[in-house]
Amino acid sequence: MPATIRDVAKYANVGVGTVSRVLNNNPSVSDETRLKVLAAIKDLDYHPNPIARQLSTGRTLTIGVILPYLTMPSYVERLRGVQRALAGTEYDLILFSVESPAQRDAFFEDISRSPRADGILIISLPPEDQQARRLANSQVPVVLVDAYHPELCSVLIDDIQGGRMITEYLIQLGHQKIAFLGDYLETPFHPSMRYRFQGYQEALQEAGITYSPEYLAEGTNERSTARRLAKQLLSLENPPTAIFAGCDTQAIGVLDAAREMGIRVPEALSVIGYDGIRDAEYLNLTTVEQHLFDSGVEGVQLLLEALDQTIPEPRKKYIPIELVVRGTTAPPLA
Amino acid sequence: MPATIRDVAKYANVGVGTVSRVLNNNPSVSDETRLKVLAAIKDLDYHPNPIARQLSTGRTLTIGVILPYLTMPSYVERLRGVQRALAGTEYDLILFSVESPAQRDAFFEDISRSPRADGILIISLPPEDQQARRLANSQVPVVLVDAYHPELCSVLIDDIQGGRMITEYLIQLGHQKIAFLGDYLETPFHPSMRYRFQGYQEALQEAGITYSPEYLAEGTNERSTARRLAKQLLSLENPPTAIFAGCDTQAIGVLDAAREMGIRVPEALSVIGYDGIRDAEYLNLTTVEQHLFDSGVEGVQLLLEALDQTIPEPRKKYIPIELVVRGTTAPPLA
DNA sequence: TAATGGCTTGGAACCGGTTCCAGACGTAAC
DNA sequence: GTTACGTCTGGAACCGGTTCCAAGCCATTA
Repeated sequence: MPATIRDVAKYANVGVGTVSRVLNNNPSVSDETRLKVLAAIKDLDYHPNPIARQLSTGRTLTIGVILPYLTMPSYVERLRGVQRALAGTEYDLILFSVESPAQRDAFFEDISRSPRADGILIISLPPEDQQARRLANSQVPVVLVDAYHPELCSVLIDDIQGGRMITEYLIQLGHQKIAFLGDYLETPFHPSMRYRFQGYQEALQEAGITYSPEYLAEGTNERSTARRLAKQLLSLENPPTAIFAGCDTQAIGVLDAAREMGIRVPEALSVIGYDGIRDAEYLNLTTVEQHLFDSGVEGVQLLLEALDQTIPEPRKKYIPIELVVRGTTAPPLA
Repeated sequence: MPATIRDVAKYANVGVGTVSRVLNNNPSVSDETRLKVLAAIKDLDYHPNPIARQLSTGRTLTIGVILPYLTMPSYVERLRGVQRALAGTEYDLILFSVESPAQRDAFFEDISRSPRADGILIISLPPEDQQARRLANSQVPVVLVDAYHPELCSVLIDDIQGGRMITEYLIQLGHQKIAFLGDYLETPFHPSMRYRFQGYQEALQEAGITYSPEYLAEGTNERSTARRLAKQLLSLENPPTAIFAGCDTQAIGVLDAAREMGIRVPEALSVIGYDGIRDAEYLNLTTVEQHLFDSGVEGVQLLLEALDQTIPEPRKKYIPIELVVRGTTAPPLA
């Protein structure tokens, strides 16, 4: 049976308050007493029980992170940022991974009422209005990363602008036949794909290019699915000269398709991704870098600030995105 | 201020014990009383404080997972398995990510004495003898995944056999000049690379092939490093006809090097990886599949069993490995 | 000498649950 | 009518910390 603070107090012939003061570096303990207590702690191999401390202080020294199931490299990358930012602090990280909308809702419910964590970081899971309100009114501060709600702090990425940026760049290169290959746009989870698509459409419209529905390919976020969809796009009677892939993983699938079909990239087909995962660099893929790691770091920072304040106001922080031109884009063949 | 169990008791005109019994589905509560209590709980929007419950029951309903920094896809894949296996249980997952040997030691120290979690899962971080003893003697059950110590439960992978398997297969194809490209063998962290290398050496020896030190390339676990090292190997006066890469990421770097040097795979160079990460399938990479996801699942299962028993005995469970022959290996050119 | 105030200290009360013991009540058996 | 027993209930004690109040002690000051 591990020693308790009372055992230590008895052993050192002091009161429990004194032991507690020594543990918490309270200066109003005489050196003599402090040494006696420290010796007792050592003799008894005493280690304070964090649960008991949590109960009496009301702090859990834990940050809850809720994120979609760890399949996509981009989630992992954001999580790494969170992890790193938390490493220097006194907080531990408790991970809630969401595999379905129902589970997400359940977590949002639970979290907002049970003080399991001092703060909550929600990654890539935008809450609905009612949930957001609950979260905002709950005791624990909440920060969204890669998600937005007016009532909550968020670290966000302007996906509409990203979509425009890519499309404008392709148009500027001279492309007119630009396809969009992404996740299903109507997903209960995350609207970022919709935003990217919206940016794509806006840029087309501004350039006076008519949007053609046959240039839209939707599918699951997998390399193999993207490959299949890309083959369909490239087999059209009037195939696109550029494909805007909704994420880098899908762009890699597009590259697979092009290779298998003997279509040269970038000469005969420009391919552009979105995210800036590590593989993009190796594959020399043109992409929009959205600083995934940094978004995790910033999220933690916002949360730590919110933890300091008594009344956290809903702050927004944009992570800049940037177009990284590499080897998979070029002007179309004349 | 959230309602407490005493508020509920007062509101429902019952004792706190009764409320607690209702919360825990204790059958010895009359239906009438139960309904009264449930109504009070609803009226006050009461939710039990998990910390307080933890303190009085002694259970945290939390599993701690310690793993190296989330850079390698293989760690993430194991973590996903853990995550999934825990999803159906009442346990939450608290994540400790280790970035240095010193930090690893600190975690091992802390964990073995503070009851922060009901059980600990250690991934890919073999403890030293003294640490293992501490862990074994601590109150919390510990399971190692992808690591071994005689005194602890472990889910392990026979890396020596994996190394042999690969090498024997290459020899059987007719290769004699087989290089090994892996992490630094002398690492304070994880010996799996050493074991794979050992299997490689044993297989060579048994086939009567002299091991040549110039066919050993060590470097950090990064695709770009592997590419550089592979170029060096392939620029040797007498270059290898096959490269055994210590992990799939490194194998991908080898493929990069071959492509850049215009060396055809598998005709002029066989490349084989190790791990079975997802990309291996897409890249059509021959590899040793070690069922990373499953190892996480099995680890959790072992831990849950250990949590049930009062005296957990150190059990071992091997995850089978299997050679997956794909398109990057072939007999050498005559 | 008494009053004042600073420095230490002991320990009760508290955080919010669970558990267990004692007792109230009702019914059946003698 | 009393005993016995089962069912249900209240609440004190407990888990192991922190916090705060009261008080002891000593030196300084009036």
